[in-house]
Amino acid sequence: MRIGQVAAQAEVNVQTVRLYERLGLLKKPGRRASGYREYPDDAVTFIRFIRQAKSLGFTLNEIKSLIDMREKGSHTMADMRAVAKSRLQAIDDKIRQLQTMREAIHHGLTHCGCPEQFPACVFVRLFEKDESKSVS
Amino acid sequence: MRIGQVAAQAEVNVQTVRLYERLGLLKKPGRRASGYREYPDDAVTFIRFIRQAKSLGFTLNEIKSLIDMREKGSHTMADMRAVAKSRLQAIDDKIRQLQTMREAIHHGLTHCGCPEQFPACVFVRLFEKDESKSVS
DNA sequence: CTTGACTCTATACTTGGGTACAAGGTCGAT
DNA sequence: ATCGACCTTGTACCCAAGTATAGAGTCAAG
Repeated sequence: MRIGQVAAQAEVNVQTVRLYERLGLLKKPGRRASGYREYPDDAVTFIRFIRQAKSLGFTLNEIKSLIDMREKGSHTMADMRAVAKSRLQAIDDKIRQLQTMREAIHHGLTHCGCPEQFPACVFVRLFEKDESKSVS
Repeated sequence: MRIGQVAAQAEVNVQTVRLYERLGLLKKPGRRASGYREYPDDAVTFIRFIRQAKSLGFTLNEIKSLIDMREKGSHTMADMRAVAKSRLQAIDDKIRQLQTMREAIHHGLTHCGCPEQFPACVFVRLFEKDESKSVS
């Protein structure tokens, strides 16, 4: 398969395939006499794996780690588990952070004790010094 | 106050202050004869507001919108409320997305039905084609 | 009047993950 | 043999939100 077909079947851009190769996510394919890359069929599966992992929030670097571990073949399971766990941890942290933000904004929009004229008071009040132009 | 003092008190980098000015978040301060920027005291409060809003997940563009609305003085409340609501919506969407990722990874790490040897099977199984090198 | 800390502008670099050319070479169907 | 569709490399650009550096000017204390 040539790169265009691989890209089409994996539903990514041709440039993206070459990018992944440069980043070491895809191993370098064979070349025809003309210089064209020639891919085995499973290249599509491989790229799909990358996209899948990305959709789970893994960065390309993390994905490369997973792939490299697998290539090495040894200490695979504990390490892959560790990568997955640390990603899980990062996701949990991010969720907590977003929930905190959510609360603050929600509070600002609804229960902040300001009269109805101050629906966005959480933000407005931060301009304390300049009451003359205040939204009141 | 000169820029260094403002930056120190607002706990940001000097470059950041200049960046915010260029982006229209801070109005241009007066200049001394030498060309040095000369800030009023409330510049610190203003920058703190920007950092605060950023910590709530607003982008600098959104913050600029809030500031611009406020400058204009009219249609302020409904618009600020709208900005806050859309940010809230974006945060909620992001939380939901992360929770979906979390579930998928958590499932892969714990209940996927694979024996203990496949703790990261969610990822490993995506390499279906290449069983010879599999972690089994 | 020199020294060191500060400031000025302009430009480039960073991270992450791509996307978009440009200028050339190749494939295959007609 | 020619045409369009494909491929090659290299480079540059995009987003956000800064950070870094260079080269020059300024301020204030000793």
